[in-house]
Amino acid sequence: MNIEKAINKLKEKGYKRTKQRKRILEIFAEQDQGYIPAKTMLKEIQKDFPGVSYDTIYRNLYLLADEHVLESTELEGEKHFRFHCDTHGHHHHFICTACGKTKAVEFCPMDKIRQSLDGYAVDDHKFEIYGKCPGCL
Amino acid sequence: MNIEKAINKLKEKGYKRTKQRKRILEIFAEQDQGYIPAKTMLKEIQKDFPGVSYDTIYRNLYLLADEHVLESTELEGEKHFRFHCDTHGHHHHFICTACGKTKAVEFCPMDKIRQSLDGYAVDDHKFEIYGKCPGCL
DNA sequence: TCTTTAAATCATAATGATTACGAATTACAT
DNA sequence: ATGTAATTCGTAATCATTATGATTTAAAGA
Repeated sequence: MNIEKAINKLKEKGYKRTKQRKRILEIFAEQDQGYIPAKTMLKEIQKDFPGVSYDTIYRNLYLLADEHVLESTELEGEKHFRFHCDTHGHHHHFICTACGKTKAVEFCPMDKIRQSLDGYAVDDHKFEIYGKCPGCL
Repeated sequence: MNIEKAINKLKEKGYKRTKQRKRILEIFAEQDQGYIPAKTMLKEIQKDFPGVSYDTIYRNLYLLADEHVLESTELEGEKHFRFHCDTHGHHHHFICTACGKTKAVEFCPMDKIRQSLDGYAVDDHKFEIYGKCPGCL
């Protein structure tokens, strides 16, 4: 996912290109596929747009997540967001708890265990690995 | 894990057997290995002890988790707790999002992917499957 | 049983993340 | 340039969780 693709996607749906929204996308691009908590996003945005409130942040983050521009997870009780990975198929992530950066893990455990859940309706699953990336070690 | 084992464990560490604490354990036992959110635990306890406050709930839940009597996870932004499973080795869970009940899944994906994380320090991982159990379908 | 004391609870307030809302502003199609 | 719906701003409300000081209680020992 990148900025131009995201903005086009929004334009198609009738959403406007605001400078705040553009800046949010830029910050995700600068973060290079890492997860960012909502609070950090607010602080970053406010360097350029001091008046921005949480309302703008969350409204945009959720909008972008609904449009599959972002994906989200919950780390230590805080929602984190990142650009949606659309270069691979379905996959999971190692997440560095120091910097938020991720590494794709292609293996999905559901392939191995689905047959053991006969009679159960599976709606979703979460597989995440937490630790320190080489750069943070 | 069961009530007597838990109470003995606490007694060894010098913790007291209070009626509120005992009731918390009973509620977990009644729940039959399902996850319970803190809020539900408060409501349940208050049927017997109307004066109980969140302080008592959280203090006890965290104490019990520290002592490995409970295990916890975060579902939809709320902390949930359950009796710690000590009948198997390391394993994961299917969690019914309707009733909180769980089914053990013996497979751990870390066995398959650890070698692909060379150079990364793995501290923790989470693998959970969400859906509806046969009883709730 | 009585006393002592640390542990635990109670009542309430503080914190922090998230959500909500009315008024004002802005993007953009016509 | 204008109209209109989308968006933002400023601020308040909500919700889960954590913290605190005063009071009560469990349990060990005399």
